[in-house]
Formats: sequence, structure tokens, C-alpha cells
Amino acid sequence: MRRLILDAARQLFVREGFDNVSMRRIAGAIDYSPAAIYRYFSNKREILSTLRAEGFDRYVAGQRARVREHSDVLARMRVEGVAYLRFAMEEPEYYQLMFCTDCSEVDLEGDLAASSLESHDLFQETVEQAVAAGLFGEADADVVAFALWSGVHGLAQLIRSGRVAVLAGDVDVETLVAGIVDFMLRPGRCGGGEAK
Amino acid sequence: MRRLILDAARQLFVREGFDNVSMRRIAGAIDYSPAAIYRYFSNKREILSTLRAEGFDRYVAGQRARVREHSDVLARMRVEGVAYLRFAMEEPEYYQLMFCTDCSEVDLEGDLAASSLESHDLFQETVEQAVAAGLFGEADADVVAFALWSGVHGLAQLIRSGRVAVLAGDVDVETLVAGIVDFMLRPGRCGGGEAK
DNA sequence: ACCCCACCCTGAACACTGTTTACTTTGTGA
DNA sequence: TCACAAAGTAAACAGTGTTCAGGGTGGGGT
Repeated sequence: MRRLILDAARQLFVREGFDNVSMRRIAGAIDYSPAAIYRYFSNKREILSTLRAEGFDRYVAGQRARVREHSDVLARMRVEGVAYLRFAMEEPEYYQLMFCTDCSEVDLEGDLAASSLESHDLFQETVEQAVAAGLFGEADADVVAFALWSGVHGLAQLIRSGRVAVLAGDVDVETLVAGIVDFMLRPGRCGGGEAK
Repeated sequence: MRRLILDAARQLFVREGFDNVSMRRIAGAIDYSPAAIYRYFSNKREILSTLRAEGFDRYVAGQRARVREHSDVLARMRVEGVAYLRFAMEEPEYYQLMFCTDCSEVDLEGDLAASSLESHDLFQETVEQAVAAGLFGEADADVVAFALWSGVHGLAQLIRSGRVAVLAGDVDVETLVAGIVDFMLRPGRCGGGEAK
């Protein structure tokens, strides 16, 4: 029933993209009528919301493992950055639902909140440890957190939209990504990130 | 005629977003019939493409001025980063057309190419000067260029999607942005960006 | 055994979308 | 004045998300 719809929708979304999948096609994939789906989900968005929550569950599971396995904070950040980008590449549809949808159309009360907030807390904690260890000079932890997140997030967008492929051409993406993450995490003296 | 359609479409796109504007609404805004538009543009996408080219023209004009006015390469990069983000905030629809659309559905032959490529060249050149000046250690210029672009691009996405507002809460966005750009541009010794 | 009710599901419809086609109007040059 | 090409239109096509009135079907209660 519900699970059946979700699995069919996930496969179709991942393969064809959210906008290219119609309720009629989801229904067709499981031999239902389009209207029947509305007994389990109030609209197409809600199917997505449920899948998004699943995505965060999957991501945060790996993230917890990475935190456990890497006690060195810099190594942990490097691994996390690469993992974030790998996730964006390997589960693009989940990724887009989780990190690219407009926050205004996300019900913050929904099942999304739990694993999503845990993921952010884990990251924030790591950054605070790094800042406390003096890896980034006097920089503010919030500034560092947003800067690093922006970095990997933006890189994911540039890769996914094809701009890296067009502009970097022959370079291997894997090594490029590794180099970029290293650059973002370079230790450096950096004044307090206040107004300047 | 053509100009009339473009102006109406631009206003509607900026105000309501590309997907929420139908050809019928564009036509209605200028008292045309929907079919009449197809005499000037072969489809809805082409209207967008034309507007995107306009956007690059506008952006690159400011970029040229900034290159002229700032001989210090680090100051130039800082100003350019902030300007990129300001453009993303103030002309969100142009910005999205220029930097967020899928490259596979962009006709590289079209009028887009000229100013778009000039913009990228100006940026690349500045980064190469910075690297040559030793601001970022041994890092590769391509790595630095993509890392910095990723940074401001990702930050624009995080702000636009509302994640910064939700997670940073009370902090002023302007000063946060300034701090983040400073952090991204912090001088630092950084090994060659090759595989690691 | 009967009846009735609640649930699940369906076909058809509604109000949209981008786009195409056949047709009418309009302006201009010969 | 006539003719022809350009400009604009209404209507239709194929698709979308969503809603709604009605079939069936299964499981109690009497």
C-alpha cells in the first residue's frame, strides 16, 4: 500500500526527476488509479516529503559512523565533506529534496525535523571542536560552519548542473573534489568574522 | 513586439518564478493571444535564454568595472565575492537562469556564450594572479577558482532556500556574508591540490 | 441469512499547462 | 482597388495535479 507507492515513486523520481513523473505514471507503475494514491498521500508533495525524511535518515546514519571512526577533527571534516559530495552525486534526488528545496515549503513539524536536525548538530559540533582547537584562527564557528557547508553545497550544484564538466573538461572529478575540499579546510590565520 | 514580451516575461518571472508563469499569463499581460508569442519565440525556454543572455551582459558590465577599480587582487576578490552574492539576492531570477540551470539544456552556440565566457575569464584571470602572488600556497589555480566559486554559489543557495534564515536566526545576513567571504579568502599555506 | 455500513478503488471530470493548427484580420506595395 | 504577405486569434491536442460521485467488496450486528 503506502510502501508500494513510496518505492515506485522513489524509483521514478530518481530515474526521471520529480517534475517528469506524474501521478498517473506512479499509479500506472503499481496498477492503481491516480485517485487511489490520494487516499494515502494528500498530494504529490507529501510523497516527496516522506522520501526526504527517509533520505535524512540514511545520511545521518553514515554521518554517525564517520564521527565515531575519526577522532581527528580535521580528518573527520575532510571525510565528511567528501561524503556530502558523494551523497549528492549518488543519490541526487534524495539530495535535492533534502538540501535544495525551499525551506518555506517544508513543514518543520513533520517527521523531517528529527534526523535533519541531528545531522546539522553533528556537523556544528565538529566545526566547534575545530575552531576551539585553533585550526582556523579567531574565526567564528558559525561563520566557518556556513562557509564550509556553502563550499561543498555549491560544488555539488556546479557539478550537477554540468558547469564543472564544461569548464574543467579533462580533469578527473574525484581528484578535483579532493583538492577543493583540502583547499577549503586549509589551516589559516583568520581574524574574527565580524563586520569589516 | 519582442521587447514587449521580454519585459512582461521578465517582470512575471522575477515576481512569480519561471514555473508559475504560463504563456497565457504573459500573453494576457500585454493583451496578446498565447499563440502570438510563438511568432517571436519558438518556445517558453527561448524567452528564458534571451533573458539569461541579458543577465550576463548586466553582470559582466559591473565585473569589468570592479576589475578596473581594484588593482589589489585580494581586495578585488573580496569585492567580487560580495558582488556575486548581492547579484544573486537582488536579481534572483536572472541569477537562477545564469548559474542554476542545467548546462545540458543551454545552447552553447547561442548569444549566451559571449558575456558568459568573458565573465568566467575575468574571474579565472584574477584567481591566477592571486595564486601567482602566493596568496594560497602551492594550490592549483583551477582548484582555487572552483573552490571560491563553489563557496559563494553555495552560500547563495543556502540563503535563497531559507536555510541560513532558519539556522542562523538573528544574525545579520550582510555581516555574516562578509565574514564568510573573508574566511574563504583567508591566506594559508596549502599543498598542491592533487590527489591525496 | 440478511442487511447495512465502512472502506477501497475507479472513471470521469475540472482547471490548469505548453504548443500547434487552421483561420481571420490587417497593413502595405503594385 | 486589388492582392499578397505578415500578424493575430480561437480552438484544439496532449499532458499535468487534483477532486468527486459512484461502484464493488468485505466484515460485523441482528
